[in-house]
Amino acid sequence: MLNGWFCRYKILETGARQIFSFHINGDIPDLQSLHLKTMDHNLGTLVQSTVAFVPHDSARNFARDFPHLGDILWRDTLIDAAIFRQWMVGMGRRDAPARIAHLCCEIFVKMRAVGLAKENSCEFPLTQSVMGDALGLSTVHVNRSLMDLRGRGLIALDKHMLTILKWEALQDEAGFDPLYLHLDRVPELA
Amino acid sequence: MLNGWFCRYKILETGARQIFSFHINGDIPDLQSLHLKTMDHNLGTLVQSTVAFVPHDSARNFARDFPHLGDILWRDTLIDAAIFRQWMVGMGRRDAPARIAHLCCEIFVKMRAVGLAKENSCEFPLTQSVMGDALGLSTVHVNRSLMDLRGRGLIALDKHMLTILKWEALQDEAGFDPLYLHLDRVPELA
DNA sequence: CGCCCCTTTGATATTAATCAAGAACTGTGG
DNA sequence: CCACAGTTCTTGATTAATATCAAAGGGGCG
Repeated sequence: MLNGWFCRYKILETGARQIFSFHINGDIPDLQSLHLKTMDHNLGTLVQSTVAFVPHDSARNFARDFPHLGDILWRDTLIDAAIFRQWMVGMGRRDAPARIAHLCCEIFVKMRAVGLAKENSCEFPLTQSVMGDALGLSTVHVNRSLMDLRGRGLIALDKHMLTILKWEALQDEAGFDPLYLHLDRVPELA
Repeated sequence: MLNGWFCRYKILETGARQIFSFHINGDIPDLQSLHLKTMDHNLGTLVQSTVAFVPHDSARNFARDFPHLGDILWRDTLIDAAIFRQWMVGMGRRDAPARIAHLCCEIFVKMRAVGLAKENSCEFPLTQSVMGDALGLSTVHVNRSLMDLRGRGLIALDKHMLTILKWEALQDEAGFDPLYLHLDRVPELA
């Protein structure tokens, strides 16, 4: 991905959608298909985006000719899996406000890590219905929980711009620990 | 893993546990630590088990000296991730009986694939509290939903032996499609 | 200007959690 | 072989979280 926002998702028999991850500049969301013959989910864009395609053969040869770089690609897919696990923790064991807070923390830290956040805010193009499908909540409940977080002054979210107002409190609410993102250095925030 | 049952899990601040996966004979549950410096979750046994350890250096050298085999290891971690995604679908978008049914389907198919199922039944050493922690449900609710599945004659579960009574109906209940397991051939069941 | 999507709000229904307690197992030591 | 201690399973009653249904405002865009 050169630029934009992607998500991975699956549509159920019932028509319900489950979103698994969001992807931003520099991510390689389709890496897993390198060694899996059949795609078991879909990729879609949230906003107009720019992508580059790498043929599987080239990527495989590349990974073999430069094993160290191949390992980095492998590592990238392992981090994806670590993020899935963290999302499972949210859906399995946290209530709605905490899940939303966690998503805000995660996206903000990722955006900051690639230099796409200024100060305490970053772009956040997810609609409430998209958030619901990612967190296992109904749109209405996302709205109410979001109101709650706003009401308590933890975040501001307006015109698809997220602003972190109380970083410590937000992390506490979310139970957020950036370890699972396996960043080399976690960006500091005042 | 040579023999036994493992699970991967994380304990939250609150003391709640989230289980991410179960592992049986032949699985390599710790493969992800090959390229991730810090372990972001735990591994534990469900029953007495036998394991073999492979030093990371050996595994890394092995993967480089035999790239085809290295790719198979990589692929294994990608299938793990696919299973995580499927569990996310369950926790995000399916009700309790469907989640339990799905877990039964998954475990049965995996057991069958490695020759550990006879006819329509296999070992199933999960307590109801373990199932709850894996599916994001309380123990009591697992019990009631399990009763429901039993009452409808879909499964039998006794003395930690699972028996599939109505395979078609169970899959329907679960919304189960084995594609995500990426098995070369899905074992047939009458 | 008008339409469509998104957000917000209220009312109600459903699912699942929690609390509590008794019954059925399992393994242990005598 | 039995008593008992600790789990695990089951059940009932109650509460809390979340979904669903319905409808009214906003905002951006052609």
